[in-house]
Amino acid sequence: MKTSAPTKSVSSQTQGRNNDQVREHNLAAILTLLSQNKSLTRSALATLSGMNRSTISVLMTELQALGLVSEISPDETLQKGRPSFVASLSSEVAVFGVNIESKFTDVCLVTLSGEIIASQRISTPKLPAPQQIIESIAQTIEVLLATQSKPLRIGGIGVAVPGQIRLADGLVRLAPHLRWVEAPFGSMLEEATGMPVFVGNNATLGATAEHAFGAAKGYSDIVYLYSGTSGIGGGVIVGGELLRGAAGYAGELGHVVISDSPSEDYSGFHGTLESLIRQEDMFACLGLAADDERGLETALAQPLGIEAQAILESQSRLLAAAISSFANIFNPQLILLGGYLGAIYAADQTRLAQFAFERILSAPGENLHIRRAELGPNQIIKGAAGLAISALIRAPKSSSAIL
Amino acid sequence: MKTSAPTKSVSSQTQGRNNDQVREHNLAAILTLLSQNKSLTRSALATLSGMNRSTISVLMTELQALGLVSEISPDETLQKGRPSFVASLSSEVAVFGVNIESKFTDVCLVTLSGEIIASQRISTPKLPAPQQIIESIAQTIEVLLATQSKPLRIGGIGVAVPGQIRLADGLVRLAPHLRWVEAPFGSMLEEATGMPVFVGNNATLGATAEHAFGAAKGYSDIVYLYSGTSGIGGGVIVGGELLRGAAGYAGELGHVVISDSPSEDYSGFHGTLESLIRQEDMFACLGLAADDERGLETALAQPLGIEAQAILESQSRLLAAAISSFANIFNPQLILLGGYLGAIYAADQTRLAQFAFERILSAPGENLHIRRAELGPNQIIKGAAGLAISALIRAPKSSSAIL
DNA sequence: TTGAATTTGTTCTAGTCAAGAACAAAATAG
DNA sequence: CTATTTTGTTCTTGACTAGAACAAATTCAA
Repeated sequence: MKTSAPTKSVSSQTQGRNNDQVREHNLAAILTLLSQNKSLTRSALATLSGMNRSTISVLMTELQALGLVSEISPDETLQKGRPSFVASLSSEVAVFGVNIESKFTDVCLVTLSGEIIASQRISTPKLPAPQQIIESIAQTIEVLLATQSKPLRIGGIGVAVPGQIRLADGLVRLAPHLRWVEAPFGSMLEEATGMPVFVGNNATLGATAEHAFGAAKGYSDIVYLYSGTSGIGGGVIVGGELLRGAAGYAGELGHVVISDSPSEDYSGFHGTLESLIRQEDMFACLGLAADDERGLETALAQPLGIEAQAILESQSRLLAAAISSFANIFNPQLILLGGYLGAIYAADQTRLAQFAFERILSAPGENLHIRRAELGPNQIIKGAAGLAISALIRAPKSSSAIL
Repeated sequence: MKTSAPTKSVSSQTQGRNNDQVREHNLAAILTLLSQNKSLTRSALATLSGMNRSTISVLMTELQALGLVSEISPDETLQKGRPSFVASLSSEVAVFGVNIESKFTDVCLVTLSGEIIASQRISTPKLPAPQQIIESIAQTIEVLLATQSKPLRIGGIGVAVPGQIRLADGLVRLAPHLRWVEAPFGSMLEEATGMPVFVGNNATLGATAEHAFGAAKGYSDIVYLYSGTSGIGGGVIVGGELLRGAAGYAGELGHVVISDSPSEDYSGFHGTLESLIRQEDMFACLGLAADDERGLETALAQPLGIEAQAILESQSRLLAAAISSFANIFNPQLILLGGYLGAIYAADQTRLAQFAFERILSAPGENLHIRRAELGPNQIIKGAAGLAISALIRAPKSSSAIL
């Protein structure tokens, strides 16, 4: 255990606020509403935000001047009275989303609404070194930008890395599957591209993606659990915000102890969720390649053999134990299951829910829903892009898009 | 599982903000600084809050008019230059803290700084019914107010209940040790006393108490674990705010699954932390009464018998498993152990830390500290009072103290 | 003891912000 | 074509914070 004095953090609770921050907050409120709703009339924005018509007018003028919002006259009017302008996030601003895995790296160009408008995959047959993959990413970004028909302004780059990331500066502390240790990835990519870079853990970004664009849209408290080839991770949304913890390492939900079993996870810890639910067991039992997700879906949709049934039931019980714990800890509205855990849910929904609710207290259990994540393969990259998008949305005046 | 649509919550992220809220926020910032620091000069307030001297001047005038702050001229001046006024929270405003247990209920008068200035215990040989204990509390409040030498203005009543509490309205959903079910305690006490009432879970309030007044003062991310005669509970502070969850039931940290064991906790769940660390085992082994905390301290300070050693080691291992999980989930700066768990820590600190850090990832573990809670027996009641205090501090204009 | 330097409180002004009123614009309904 | 309804725009008002200028209260040095 450490002996030095713990680091205290001063909250913004004690910081003074002035008119500038009011304006910034109100601009962000409009942008947040637009990102949640695709397009809204001015009068709807006024109603939803609680602000006056005249204030909305001023704010919209400013957002249009910043190039973040575009307005059109409505095609059809269903009400009587003067028709209200329809506003939506500008399609001329975009961000890059990057997802780094051991065998490939995806780079996508994503609009502020979360739509992928261009995409390219960098294959890495050997494990990529940070400097090497950064050069490839920078090149790919150039290519993607050059092949766009209309000029785009870029808000930044969001990157998903399978490891422990210090959010403050995008330092990759440890990424076991990439064999990266203490790689200052964020600052390196920032230097290589000149764009603001935001780095996060891949499973955590799955959670923010589902929250921003997927099954958890509009919810304030969710727990997201994900299993992929690199183990089990997750992310938690608390009061609408990602649970970050002291330095951004929170959300390692695969490394919770749920059993006395001596079996070890990829970090060498025994009895954890990740040590016990090993998706490769099921893939092997069904005779599938380790990353054949489609094959898994079709195989699980059909009647299972005895061995596969046993694995499924065992894993349902284990997953249920973790779900129970997280329900009691977080009192979420929604627990989302992604990757292989979503497949377990789809195949064994009733039993999984039954096992889970056996050990959830009545009060936190009463409005709790368990669902499968819905974003699929682009989930993580959308979450990564979301990092850059939300940075832009939260500080529209200070961080105006470059290019 | 439920079939109705999950409840979504709209965050204040999308709500417009105006000048009124700026003032309210800045007043709250000053009060928060004063509650963290007991007394501060005006110039220190300006530095810490980042606001201008002139703004501080206006704010202090308003806070004095509200009767929430008092200022004195400093006794000694160490600097050259005009001496700055020394401000502190007014001692003429107080709140009531109430802690309800099965055998007794404590009612305390607590200043805004968290000092207990008067206290009275209501004994309840039989389990108290809600209506009955409310009458006793109302009477005790009258008595405590009448016996004060100087007149006090009262900001509200904070109540700690050992059960699942809906924070929004203080509804006690279930309090097994009191045998209360769906008791609208908050609104009942509000009606009986005419004061604003805030109700919370007792273990959760232990966390907020340590955060506001105790070992976790100034930290932003902490996990608090507590064991008492009614089982194991806890509370989590995330980014300086209590983790509430969708309806306020978050923080049931005793009901996390850590083992395959069939032993059951007080809610009938098997394999949970509460089911496995039973403090009565140790009390019985040492020949102590179930609530003899002092006896436990002295007994644990001396060499233990073989059986007690075995219990201690077993419980250390189990507690360590939970600590590991919470460190990986929350990445806190501090994990605090209260009640019997604090005693385990004191008796077996080295081994406990060793067991715990075996299964904590390197990054979340590196600035993590494990400590014993320091507030002792008045912890919960201070947390309860803290509910009313923070309500007053956060909305100083709207909720001005009554009486 | 006196005056310079320093720090802080107070007052006044300037600039920004949101709300609301008044008015203009653009649709529907008859 | 006119009345009604709804929305956008403009102008005024009130509230807020920041900053400048000045006054007040201390220390330090001569």
